[in-house]
Amino acid sequence: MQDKKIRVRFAPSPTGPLHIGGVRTALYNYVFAKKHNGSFILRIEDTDQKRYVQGAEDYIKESLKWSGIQWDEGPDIGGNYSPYKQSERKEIYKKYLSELIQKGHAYYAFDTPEEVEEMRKKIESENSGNAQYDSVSRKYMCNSLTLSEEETKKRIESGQPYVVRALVPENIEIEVNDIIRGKMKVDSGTLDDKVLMKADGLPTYHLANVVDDYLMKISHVIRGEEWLPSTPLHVLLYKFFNWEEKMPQFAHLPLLYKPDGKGKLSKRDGERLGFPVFPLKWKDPKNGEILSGYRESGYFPEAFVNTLALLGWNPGTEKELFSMSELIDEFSLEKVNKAGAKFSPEKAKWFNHQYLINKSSEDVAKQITPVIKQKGHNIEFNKLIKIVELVKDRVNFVHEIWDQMSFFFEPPVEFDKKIVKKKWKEKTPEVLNNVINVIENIKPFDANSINNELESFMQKNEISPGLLMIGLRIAIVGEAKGPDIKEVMSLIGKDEVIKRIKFAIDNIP
RNA sequence: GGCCCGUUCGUCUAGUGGUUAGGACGCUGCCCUUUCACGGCAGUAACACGAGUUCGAUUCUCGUACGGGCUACCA
Repeated sequence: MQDKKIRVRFAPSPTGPLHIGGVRTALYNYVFAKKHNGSFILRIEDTDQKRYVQGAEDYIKESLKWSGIQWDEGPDIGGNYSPYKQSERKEIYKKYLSELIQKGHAYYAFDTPEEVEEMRKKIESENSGNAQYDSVSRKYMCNSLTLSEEETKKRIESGQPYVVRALVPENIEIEVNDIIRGKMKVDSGTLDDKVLMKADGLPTYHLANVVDDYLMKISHVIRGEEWLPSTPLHVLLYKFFNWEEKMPQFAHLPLLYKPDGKGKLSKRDGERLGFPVFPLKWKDPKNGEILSGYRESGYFPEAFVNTLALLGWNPGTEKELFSMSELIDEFSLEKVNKAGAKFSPEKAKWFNHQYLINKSSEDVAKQITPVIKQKGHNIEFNKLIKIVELVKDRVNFVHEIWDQMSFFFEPPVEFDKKIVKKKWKEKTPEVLNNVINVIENIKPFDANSINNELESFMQKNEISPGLLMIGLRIAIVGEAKGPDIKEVMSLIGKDEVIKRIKFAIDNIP
């Protein structure tokens, strides 16, 4: 393994938006490849025409890009193993399929879907074995094993629809070695004769992924746990082709579960529990249904990636914040957990908060600028940076900042009743009226001078801070929130402060 | 039903044949702040169960329970 070049693939099918479990799979593939100076390949598995969804492929690519996951080979950018879309590799699969048929590892089956269904129902009702097309039932179904050679040929030539199935041996032991889970042994008798090529002439996943992984020289197959049950079949296919030496190593990732209860995280959970299940917003082209995304919800891609990275993997230290390059440095498949992880929307928010407070105020100010313009305000950028500095660590998302800073731009028109009732005393208007003169003479109008002058005013007149400072806050902010009132005053400016104080005196009963 | 995988605080997890079983999110309290947050500190809470191996098992083995995945001419 060490002397071989590391090549991994992420192979989604464009049947809809990629959900966060898929992004995590891509992420683990990516960081694993980069750690070992290998290649990360994007391959589109679009062999099911019926389920093809317009726009899904672009969505997948955009999601990966937004997450900072760039592929080295794939559709659009190409590579040495083109094409990277399975629908364009039809002929390749046909060639390998006929090899399997020739070697006697696959066979033609003419049963209609209804006939197969009937067989299943019959076995189920009789309770006479596994309700599947396997080494037992194939003996009485309509296929090239039960038909004569001439009859088979005749049917194919006459254009009768058929599928090609794997001829799974009756009872051999198949061993699967998984990097995360260790050895797994399966009796081939419990497997069914999976369809390798559908009646439409396109291969199923099982054939296509084995052929492509071989041809694309994939060294490690890192995919979700839902593939574990079909891995013995894949191993069998490598054997059939005599590719055992080149067989990739497998690593099956634990699933992402829904936050409540159990079960695979699904698209409905997001809407039901109020958190995004998808990296980007998605609008269903058929019914117009809209699914929310992390990007549109205000998450930083770094925070999103960090959240996913730690669901199922942990380096064994107490570190929780990882940049992409740190993930690349520290990731290892051996440290991936076996058990599934419930997704926690709360923790995801916390991660975003961490990234937000670690960003420079300048950076955050840039991001909030459009919102300020949209609210109809203009502000000198340096001043905005100072405001952001005061409020950014109070929120989880950039879009929550406006709520924390609106009073810098818009004077209060109403005053929070609760705090007024509690803290707006009978003497407050008089005190505030007196302090206006003091404020007028503060020079320079910065937090420090304001503090000094107000302090001496309070001392001289024996006024408690509880009266003056809270009074000022009510007048200037309108409610019991916000950063240090002296800082607020200096940023709002002397004239505006006085204006607000007068307004409050006149308007608070 | 069959096959496969899994099980440490509510959640994400660390960890070891002998530990006060560690951290983080959440929650609660205190401090800071005469505001609200942020932050700091503290508290809360876990080895699914039963056997076996062992001087000793959360750790190893088996079984049970529970959970999950797969069981398509889908991936």
